[in-house]
Amino acid sequence: MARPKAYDGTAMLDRAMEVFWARGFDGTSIQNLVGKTGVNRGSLYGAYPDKRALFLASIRRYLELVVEDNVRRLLAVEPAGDAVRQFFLQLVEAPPERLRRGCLLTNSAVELGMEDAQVAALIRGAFRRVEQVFCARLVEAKRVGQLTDGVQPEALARLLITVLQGIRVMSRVGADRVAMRDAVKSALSGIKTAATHAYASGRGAARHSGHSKSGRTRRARAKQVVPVR
Amino acid sequence: MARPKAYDGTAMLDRAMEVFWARGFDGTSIQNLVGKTGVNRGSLYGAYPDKRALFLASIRRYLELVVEDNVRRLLAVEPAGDAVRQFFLQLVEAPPERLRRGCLLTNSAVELGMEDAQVAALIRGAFRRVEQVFCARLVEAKRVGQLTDGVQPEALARLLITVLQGIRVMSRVGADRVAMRDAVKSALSGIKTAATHAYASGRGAARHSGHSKSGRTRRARAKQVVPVR
DNA sequence: TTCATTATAGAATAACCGTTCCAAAATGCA
DNA sequence: TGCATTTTGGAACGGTTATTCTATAATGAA
Repeated sequence: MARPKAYDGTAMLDRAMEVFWARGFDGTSIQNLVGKTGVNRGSLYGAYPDKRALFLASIRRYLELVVEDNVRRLLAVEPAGDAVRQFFLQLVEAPPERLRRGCLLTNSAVELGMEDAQVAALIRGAFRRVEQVFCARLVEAKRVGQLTDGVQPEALARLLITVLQGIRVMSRVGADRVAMRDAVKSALSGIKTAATHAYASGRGAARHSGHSKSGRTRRARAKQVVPVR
Repeated sequence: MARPKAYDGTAMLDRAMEVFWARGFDGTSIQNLVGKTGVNRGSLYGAYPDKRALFLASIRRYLELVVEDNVRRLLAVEPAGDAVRQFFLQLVEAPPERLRRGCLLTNSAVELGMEDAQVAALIRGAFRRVEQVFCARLVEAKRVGQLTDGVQPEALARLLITVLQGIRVMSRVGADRVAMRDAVKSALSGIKTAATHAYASGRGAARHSGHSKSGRTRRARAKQVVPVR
């Protein structure tokens, strides 16, 4: 019936998201978007009413792709305390250009949070989501004795989402990696590693010997973890 | 010899700094600056070669006024641990509009950190400065027994500067104050209050009874603080 | 008072912004 | 093979941007 689209809507959105991620909302011109997506001006305005709508869609796409991937990684590791620790270690050890790019949510929070209520609400929701995943895993960690006495999962989760944002800011100006490692170390000081703990309690002779074939071993041991004192 | 200036250079810079603080670099037009400072276009360009130079000067002014004031407040309180704690409590309990405005350094780090090396270096330096003040006070706190065993002053200082940035981001999107309080509580969990400690060790009957007239009392008691266990 | 010098106010400039518009191209159905 | 319909590429538009330029005003020294 009609002429078919020459572009893929999802691919276009992904590219747009990357441009906004790298250059910010104000820093991205329609020309930039046309160039990076390969999609024409008219087609862009055919798909979205204006620049802001495309930006909002980009943020939502970011939530689907990046944030949910982070959530998955947080949920994939056992025991729970190690999942949280590993998450932050990977963050801090990421390649420099990855760190410099920062996070679309952090960048947008700072750039538009004060003037665009809808953007602010979207980002606030994402922060809460991650905080709750942190919290869930920390509750679990507490249950298996991976939290130092007196550490409250919710309060620590709220520290962690804050530290995550702080690292995004620091790495934007090329902060020292060693300093960020220290920050993470302090933030995670209330979380015991399963390995260390098993070692400390003299139970794990072959602790952390690479990949355990069964997959049950790690989990099973995690459930055995008990507070030291 | 020549016509005298009709404006005060320092006052002009202060106003410019406030505009950049509130609206960011890209978000601030020369027109905005002319309006808010009351100084004419030509005079602006007479004082600074271009917008970026005025922005750099604004950041340096911010360091003098705001950052150094924070440093002073961190150094003014005794004992050291309480200074750090009070600093973060005041931060989190600030009025909403003050929180929303955020920090010029945080905002600029995110907006320009990736593309302007000079801005990035300036901000990195400021972060380091505050980190070192944190560290100095934490070393002091450790000396008087205000740090939980095993807490390393430097590592904790690096957490604190990161948390400070994180809170700046969170508050930009209007994050829940309760959540920020929790984050701070967790971040400060390794620092004991002198009051609590004195109380716990049964030494402080008249602890914190308003203003002590001598000024020596608080300081003297602070030096008596000793680890609990 | 007259002159040299600088500040001032605002017009002018050229580039770029987001958005709109339009003619040409490309398709599936009749 | 036409026709209806939609995409496409790019020109056009009005507004804003940072910066430059110019004519005028204001001053202290001579």
